Amino acid sequence: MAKESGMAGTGGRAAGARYRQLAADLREAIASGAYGAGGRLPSEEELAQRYAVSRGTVRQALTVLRANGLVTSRRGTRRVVLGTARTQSFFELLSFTHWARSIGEEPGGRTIDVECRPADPSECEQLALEPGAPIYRVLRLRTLSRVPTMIERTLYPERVGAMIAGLETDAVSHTEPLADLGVVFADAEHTIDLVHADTEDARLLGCAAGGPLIRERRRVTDPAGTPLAWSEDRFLPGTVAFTVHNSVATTALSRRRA
Amino acid sequence: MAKESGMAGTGGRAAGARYRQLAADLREAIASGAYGAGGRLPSEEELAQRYAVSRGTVRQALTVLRANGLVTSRRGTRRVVLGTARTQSFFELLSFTHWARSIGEEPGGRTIDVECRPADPSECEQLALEPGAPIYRVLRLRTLSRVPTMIERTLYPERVGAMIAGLETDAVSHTEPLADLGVVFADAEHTIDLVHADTEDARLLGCAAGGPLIRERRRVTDPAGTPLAWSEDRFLPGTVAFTVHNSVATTALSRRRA
DNA sequence: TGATCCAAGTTGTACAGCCAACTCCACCAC
DNA sequence: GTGGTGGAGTTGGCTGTACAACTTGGATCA
Repeated sequence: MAKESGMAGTGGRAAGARYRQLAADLREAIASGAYGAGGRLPSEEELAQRYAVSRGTVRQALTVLRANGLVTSRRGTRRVVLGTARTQSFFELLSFTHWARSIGEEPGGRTIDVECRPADPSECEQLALEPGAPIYRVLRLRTLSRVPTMIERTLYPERVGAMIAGLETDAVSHTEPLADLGVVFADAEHTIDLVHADTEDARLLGCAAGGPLIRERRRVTDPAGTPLAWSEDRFLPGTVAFTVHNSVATTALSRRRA
Repeated sequence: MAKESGMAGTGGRAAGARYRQLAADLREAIASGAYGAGGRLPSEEELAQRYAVSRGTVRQALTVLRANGLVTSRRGTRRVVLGTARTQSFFELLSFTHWARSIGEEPGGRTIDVECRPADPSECEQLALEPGAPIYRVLRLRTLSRVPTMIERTLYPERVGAMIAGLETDAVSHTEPLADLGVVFADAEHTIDLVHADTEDARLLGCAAGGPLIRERRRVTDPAGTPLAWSEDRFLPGTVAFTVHNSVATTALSRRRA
């Protein structure tokens, strides 16, 4: 169970790196209440022995848990369990479909419009394209258990958009097929604020024009930093909330003047 | 410049750890455009030599930049500059005052009400107190350049609240004095959604009752995981937006059913 | 010309060790 | 009892080494 040292290419495909397996293991243990709420984790040394890895690997795993807000970490004392936090995967944030399923709702999607046209200057900047490059624009109405919940307007560069255009018009998920086709999502930047419904929003969501909506804009890139999509979602009030964990060690959240 | 190995307690107080200094250095270099937008960073080895540190330390610094969404990072190729993102400090997220100044506005605050009373059950849970423990509740109206912008309702456990109660009633910042008194903020969990103004909100902010507001609730803890404050801020529409960076490596953001 | 292959370069993962800084508790002196 | 001291235990920070996995571009070959 702990023979080869620098492996990862042998057979254990699933979770890949040891520290990820360890992190997953610890996450599960915490979620199951093995250490109790507010309880203390074993020392790094002890974990290293128990899992037959080096202390460095243990620390790597714990860094992940720390970033997710599961445990504290301060010099001189053992780590304390902060919460049994629901760690949502990166993927669940990109895919409305995936998210809906994870909370036990039935996702739905109706594609209202797909167009391919030259990008305007601001769109070029968002997707890092040269002026006039073609883009695909997709407009969809998303539902949770048949109830209209969100309007999704997404821009894709041609390379990605062409794949989307090839999907059936009533496909529930657009993100999953892309992943299957080899598109790798790596980073995203989300901006959350409040807007008022325009007439199109109002018509599709069945709310009053001018009524408040929660807006989430996001820019998704691949591992090389190339933009893959620029999306704007508008949720009806009361359907969604966003939670961010944040610490002195890693600050992922920032606040801006609107 | 690279003599002592395990130092940190000698003289270089300011930034503390070497990897933090390095991270700050690189962040500044990126912000100044030294590597260009979309440019490539020097290799880890080269940075290690240039700064006279080990590769491990360089990697630690780069991990910080990666979590902040400043650079990509993939096996086989050099890191690419993603954006010159202004990384806001953790502190700027906790302190309205600090934030206002960082965006060049004049922060203002008027304390409307301070009370000390036994906590109700839900409050006890948020602050991890035993039933009936005393808490301080502070209600404040915050302004940006004299314009009402946000309503802040904060609960403090007795230990912290007592310090707040000792401040002058017209103090602009409450967070900064606490830091000066030795209170250390380490982690925060923020939840962002949309609410409708109640009559108190409407009266203080000068908006219509029932009008939409952006709500940010946050729970702040110290390094040991002890809750220090539970706060609910309600912003007028159009005054603020929240941005989160998020990657497959570290997922700090999650989405919930409201 | 065009596809294939290889080698250099680069990051990811893991190991081992060392010391500093800090927390916490038991013990002791007063 | 009270306060201080010291030491064991624990995490933070840094160095060094080794190899695996991957990207990229140039050389080679059909």
